[in-house]
Amino acid sequence: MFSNTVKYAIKASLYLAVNSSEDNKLVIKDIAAPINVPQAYIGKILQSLSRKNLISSTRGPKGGFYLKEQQYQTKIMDIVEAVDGEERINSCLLSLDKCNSENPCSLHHLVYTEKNAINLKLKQTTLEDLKNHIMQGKSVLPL
Amino acid sequence: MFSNTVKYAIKASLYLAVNSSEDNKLVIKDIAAPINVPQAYIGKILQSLSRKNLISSTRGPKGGFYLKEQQYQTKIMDIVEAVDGEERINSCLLSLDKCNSENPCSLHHLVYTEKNAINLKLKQTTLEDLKNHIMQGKSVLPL
DNA sequence: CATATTTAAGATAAAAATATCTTTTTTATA
DNA sequence: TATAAAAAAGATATTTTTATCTTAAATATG
Repeated sequence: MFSNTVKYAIKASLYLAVNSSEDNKLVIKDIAAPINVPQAYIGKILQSLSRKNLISSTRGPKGGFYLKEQQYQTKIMDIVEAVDGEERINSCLLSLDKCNSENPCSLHHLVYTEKNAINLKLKQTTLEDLKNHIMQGKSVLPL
Repeated sequence: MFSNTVKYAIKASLYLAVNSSEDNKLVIKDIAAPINVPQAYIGKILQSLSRKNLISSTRGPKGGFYLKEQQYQTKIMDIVEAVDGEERINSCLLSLDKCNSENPCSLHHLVYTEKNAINLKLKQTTLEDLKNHIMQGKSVLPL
């Protein structure tokens, strides 16, 4: 469903949501280690999220990655689309070019209700929501 | 969600369900063209499905691929697991090693109901079911 | 039984995804 | 203002997935 890269991106963003702040920025290696993702690779991914303003970064001493207030409102789907592109998540199960309710592929009816439900949640759920969920002990930060 | 390979496998199996029979076997190129999949590649995939008894084949003149009666009862999930393996379809959204209701990853609660619903349908739906659906004009054979 | 047809199997190639390495730029602070 | 710390950018490498090519084995039929 998600590429490895997007999984890393979500883990890292969530890790920032829980552990960083404007005056407690995190350097790459302190993000990579706890979420168990190769350092150089997550660096690239964070760079690209930062360029798209989904997270923030500053260079130099005391620099690092962090979230600004407004970025806690980033939706999970924003991250997915920024990394994997819109096509991937919206493509039909069999990758039919034009699969929709009028011209449904053979698996369309098996999944479309659930797929829409999941997509809606990904569009509504923010990093803050997930952070709160974690703080309440209802889920664990992924390793 | 599915690898390209499994998409091809499902398309080809469905094509066989709709168009072949024990005395109307289809040769590789007559399967590859209509479902729009590279001939040599779908050949390999069909070989492997045949080894696992999900479809049938015979060599030589008048040979080809086809389904036996019982093979119309193949579940879509059987094909998925035969090609992609059980792990891939059952892995959690973030690929946490041990993600379950007791130790849920941060996205677990967003998707588990829907994911279970989809998985159940994939386990219950047979090639015959999908063939009937197509014959009734309710969905189209994927290209 | 020879031949043509067809899948099976094995080897190789190409493309995409994942990962790393090196150099450059920015910036805080001593 | 020199230095060290840190991300940014660019280049390269590795691995996995997807795809092709070649040879071998099986089988129907003249």
